[in-house]
Amino acid sequence: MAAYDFDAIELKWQKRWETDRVFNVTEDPARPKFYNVCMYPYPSGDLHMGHVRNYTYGDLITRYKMMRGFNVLSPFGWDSFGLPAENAAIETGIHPRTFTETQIARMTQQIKRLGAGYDWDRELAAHEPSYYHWDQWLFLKLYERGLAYKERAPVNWCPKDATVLANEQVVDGLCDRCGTVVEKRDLSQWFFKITDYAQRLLDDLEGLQWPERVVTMQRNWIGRSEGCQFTMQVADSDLSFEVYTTRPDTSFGMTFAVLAPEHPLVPALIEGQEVQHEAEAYITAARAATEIERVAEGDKSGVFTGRYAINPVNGALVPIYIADYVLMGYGTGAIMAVPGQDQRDWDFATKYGIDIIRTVQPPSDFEGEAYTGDGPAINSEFLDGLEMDAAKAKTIEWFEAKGIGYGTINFRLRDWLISRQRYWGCPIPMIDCPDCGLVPVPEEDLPVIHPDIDDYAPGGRSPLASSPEFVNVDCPQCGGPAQRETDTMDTFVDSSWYFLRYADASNDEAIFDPDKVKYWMPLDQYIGGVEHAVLHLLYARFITKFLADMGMVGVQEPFARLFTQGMIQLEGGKMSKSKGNVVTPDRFIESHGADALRLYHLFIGPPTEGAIWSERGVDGTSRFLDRVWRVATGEVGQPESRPETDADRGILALAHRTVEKVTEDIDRFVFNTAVAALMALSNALTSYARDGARQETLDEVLRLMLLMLSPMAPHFAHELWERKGFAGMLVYHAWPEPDPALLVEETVTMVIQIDGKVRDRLDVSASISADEAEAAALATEKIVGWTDGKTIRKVIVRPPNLVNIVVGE
RNA sequence: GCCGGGAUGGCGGAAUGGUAGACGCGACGGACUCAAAAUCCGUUGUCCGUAAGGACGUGUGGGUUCGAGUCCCACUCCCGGUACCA
Repeated sequence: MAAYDFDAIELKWQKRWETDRVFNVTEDPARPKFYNVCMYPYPSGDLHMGHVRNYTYGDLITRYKMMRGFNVLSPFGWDSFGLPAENAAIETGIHPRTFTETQIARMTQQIKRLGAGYDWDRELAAHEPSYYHWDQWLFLKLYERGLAYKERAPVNWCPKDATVLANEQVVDGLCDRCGTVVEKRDLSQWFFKITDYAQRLLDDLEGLQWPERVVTMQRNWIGRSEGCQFTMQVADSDLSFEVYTTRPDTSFGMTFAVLAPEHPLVPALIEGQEVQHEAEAYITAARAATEIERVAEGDKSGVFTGRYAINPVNGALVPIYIADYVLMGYGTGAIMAVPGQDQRDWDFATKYGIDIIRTVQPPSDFEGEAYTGDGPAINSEFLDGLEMDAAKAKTIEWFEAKGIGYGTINFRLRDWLISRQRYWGCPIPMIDCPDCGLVPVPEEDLPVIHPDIDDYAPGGRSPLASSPEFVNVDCPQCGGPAQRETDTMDTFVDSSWYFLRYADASNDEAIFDPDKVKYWMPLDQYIGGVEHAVLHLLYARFITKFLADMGMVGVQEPFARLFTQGMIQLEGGKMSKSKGNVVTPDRFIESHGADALRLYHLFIGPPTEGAIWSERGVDGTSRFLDRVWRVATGEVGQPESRPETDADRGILALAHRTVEKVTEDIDRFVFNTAVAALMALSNALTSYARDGARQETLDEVLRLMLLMLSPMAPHFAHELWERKGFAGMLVYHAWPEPDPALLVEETVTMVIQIDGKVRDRLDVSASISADEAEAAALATEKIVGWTDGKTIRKVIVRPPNLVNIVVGE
């Protein structure tokens, strides 16, 4: 049993904060604002420990920044469209809306029981018409500006279930429901033209206070490369194709060319060739594979088309292959292959017995296969002797002079495919008219309400297609019979702007009031899982830039400071509902209370790193709170009023050093060591109280302790604050400042090493000089013993911490 | 495969290139108790040694340095992402 009735105390303060509207805020130009958001969750039904970790960090920041004098906005919402609700509906027949709203109700209760402070007036949920109305509006704006377009693209298709599958539903190339081999089917689908923003998305990464690893991942994902595109003529025909290469300098080393299996030229190329059947079978197989399988090393495969292309730099004939390690989605879908300088090409050439010509001289100690580094060009006629960059430039010049190629910039980033052949998502507000073509739904007709249907399973067409009342409409342009778009939007569309809606969440006239958004944006802190490092964060940046271009948002970047937390693991696997290893917070709140649970989350390890959930961990933080409680409620020792002694000054100095340490740790987002420092203070305080505390000192140390605990274990801290009779409600109190005079340490332990090994220690004055330190170190009994009869070659002195005596041989 | 990250006692973890293992869990010993729980006190990296003390020790192999968990090179394994999980 805990030393205090956490259940009663926690409920009491949760109610108090709610009635006092402590976390409900409005724009206030007089105060500095702080906009703090945790990534909104998918309502999966139960809070898991990853959520608790997230909201514990978020709430710590909210409360800490409030104590620092900021007008803090901390809202909450739900990413409530998505696949799981639809799957549940297919399995159980429960409507996805009912299912989702039940889950939301359940999770809301759990979140409130954690005691995290949110402005619930701004709560939003993506599946509500009041929200997805503006998804549709956003789509129309993108369409108006030519940033939404329709094009054919493949989807995963299970022929047995006659349904479209998400990548997640394809396991080892098989349908995860029935085990049938999954195929690809081409469907006409909507894309957002994020590639128009590629350069800006890359450039604006500079200057963000983001973890370096996330910036690197985004930079690599956008994948800007400078290279050269040129035309390759197919021998004995008038066919030709374009290739893109980042290494035009290696053109003389081209010994084959490769087309992606989906390349439009392929059918014409293999038509009538001996290999036609083999090639067609290969193409079918390649289309069935996932991209990851296709580009994986080790089993590169392809087929020779029987045709040759002409290498424009030297007129050599090179065989044309079809191989699935070349992707249609990148560059031109065709490459010149230079096995001497590219490992993938090397692997392929080795497997198929193709010539390898080195065109860059590797260093003499090079032992690898393909050499991708810099060096003088060889076997390359007019390039010979040039270093890589010069050779690149000269080749591009040569291509441009001949009019067969040009220098160009390429991005790895592809346009964002937003069409989903699913029920539980936002309807795309477009109408297909046989006379007028694609016609947008007029803004005044929004929202296009999501219809109720009976069969949620995506069959040969999108589920929404099964509702004739939904599909059949009058064309807004000509009034004739027309049909609605039946695909829904990727849920990443919902999550790419929700943080803007929080600023004006109940606006039913517009997506938001730009003035309110301009007050709150950008987010001063965004906290979420590291698994969102690329997709969500990139899409949100894109949409923010788009709305900024419309003049509706005042910033180019939505998330000024980002924190990505590591994932909580449970014996070797990520916690997720699908893996059935979710640990909910409920039983820990029942047995130890929300504060002890929150504190354990802060203590479990560095926030950036993953952590393994330990069943007993909460015991430790719970015992810590108990100890503080006992001291604060006078159960330890008999404090009295008396003159100040060294012991009193000692504990007070420790408290101030702890304030300094905890403040630093919070500012650099490292909470485990902050909690450890508070535990150390509590241990010292307990001994101090037992050995006879001075009342005034004890109260002051406790006061500082409660202030520091306030953002971490808020109910506990508030209750003791009130019981001790300290003034006001703790949440409104200012964060403590350490007294510099109390931070100075007078003596330190100096380490004495011989050849880098610790041989003795000495307590010295913190202001000891180098000469004094050296003399003192050489004079200790142990050191005299170690150095006796040896030559001292050198002494490294770093006063007051260390002396290293180099003896050697 | 590619991109990003990680590896330190029995366990979670701490450590501006300068005392490896803070803080906590667990375990062991003790106090209190009829007993147990709770609480409190102590011990706790490994090996040798009665002790004093010593040797070894941060995934593996090299390197830089007076000094490396920390920096560099090459690996191994684990985790996240890989564009329709969110």
